[in-house]
Amino acid sequence: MTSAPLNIAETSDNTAANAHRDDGRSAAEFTSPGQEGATSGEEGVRPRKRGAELEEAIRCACVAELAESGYGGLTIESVAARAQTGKASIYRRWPTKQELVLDSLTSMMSGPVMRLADRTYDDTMTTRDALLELLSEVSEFMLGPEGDAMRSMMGESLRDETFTLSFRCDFFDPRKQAVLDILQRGIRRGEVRTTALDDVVPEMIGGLFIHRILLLRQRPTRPELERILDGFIMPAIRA
Amino acid sequence: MTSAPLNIAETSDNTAANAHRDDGRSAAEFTSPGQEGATSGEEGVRPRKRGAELEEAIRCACVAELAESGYGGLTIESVAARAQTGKASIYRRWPTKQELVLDSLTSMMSGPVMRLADRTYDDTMTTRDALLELLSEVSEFMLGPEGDAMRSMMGESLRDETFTLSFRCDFFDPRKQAVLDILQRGIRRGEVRTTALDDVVPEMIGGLFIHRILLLRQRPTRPELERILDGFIMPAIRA
DNA sequence: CCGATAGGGAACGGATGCGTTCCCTATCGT
DNA sequence: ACGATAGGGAACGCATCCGTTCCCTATCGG
Repeated sequence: MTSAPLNIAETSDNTAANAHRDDGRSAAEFTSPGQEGATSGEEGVRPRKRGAELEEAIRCACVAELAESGYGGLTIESVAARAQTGKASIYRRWPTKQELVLDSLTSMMSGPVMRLADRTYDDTMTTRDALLELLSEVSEFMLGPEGDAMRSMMGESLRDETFTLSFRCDFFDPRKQAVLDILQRGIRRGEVRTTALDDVVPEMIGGLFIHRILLLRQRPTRPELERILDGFIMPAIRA
Repeated sequence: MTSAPLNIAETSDNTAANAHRDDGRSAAEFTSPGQEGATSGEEGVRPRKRGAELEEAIRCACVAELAESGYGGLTIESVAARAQTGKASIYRRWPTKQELVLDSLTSMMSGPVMRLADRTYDDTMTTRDALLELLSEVSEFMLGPEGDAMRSMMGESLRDETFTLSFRCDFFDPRKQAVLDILQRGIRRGEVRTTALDDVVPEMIGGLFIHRILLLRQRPTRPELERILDGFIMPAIRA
């Protein structure tokens, strides 16, 4: 069945095969190496990525597609096009679309999250200011394409245990712990009452952000963050 | 490159079993009217729905499918199968999948939401108890299939303006207003400080619920709701 | 400079779902 | 009871996309 591995060969030997490619841009770049500066500008040459560099470009393209088109709208072809590679190179690394998406998200989240979880604050900083800084960083992260990607995956995680787990372990839990650490520190400093060390606090703060940023897409300004902190969060946890 | 064995419920896969399950069962029901009692029980006759009754069954099936399979996984065929009707009857009423989904969600949300927005509380009720009652009702709603359906749509609403608007107008805004009304009432009663009448309060409460119920799928017990109210929300808004 | 390796592009077979159409049948009005 | 209307089931054409395969070529190591 379909053992004949030819029929591409007959169109390949001629230069016309390259001539009718989709836009002709890359054809000009590759078939006339001495001309690329004149036809498409100085930046026309696209070095072919390999190895880890290519993998990173694919993961990055995957998150970007997720942010723009959502999980349902993401196709391997669109990721390949954005990463300027071919489908084959993707399938060589990830067996399915699902694994590609999960791996891209996980590697995306491990960076910023790690930074936040291991954050320490020197003794001159009040609990309020530590929270303010944490909130600023988190909101900055969530307003970027990564935030959109996360939002796109929230619905999907309902039906996929792996996603749900990854979300909790890689995103929610570290952030929750970061808030709890600040609370604990605040208790030691006498700024926070002991009964405020409760999962509800990080969940309330996190929920506010999910609501504001992910659902309403409003960027909280720093004065507004301060207003929220001073007006509602600090009164709720103060000693 | 992850080698983790994951099994992501891709928006299409395991619905295949439902897709062509229609061979035989319904045929038995319809082609042997004298036998239905023997083959599938006394209730074997399925009266053919028409008009408004059928429309409601389709909307209901649509929300249920949304809750189970998500927007990407929902197909007109699956809705038709669940509503025990045919695709043609659906397309006779809604031109596209999007309109069906939007209409189903809207009609689903208008019921409970209306009830909450117009809610009044008699004078014996404290602000705290009014909030408690509102929170109980909302959490009950969100824990049902409607909540799952909403969660499935959150990602999609990122890319569809109509969905976003419908969510805000039909769901978030009425709930926000219900909370604001209770706050306003609490200010009149002297239980709530005037500066607490702020969008942040309903957003914080709503966010907590989104986080807890929609993302973590934890059902808050009544004692826990009271703990949250007494421990954190009331301190944040008290006069 | 040259062979080995990995990347890019394009086609494929297959599956799935949309939206349509056709035909038969149940239900309703009269 | 009987015709008109609306519902149910199944196929169709069409499009998309998955995952694979093939061939050619850029890049790298020696």
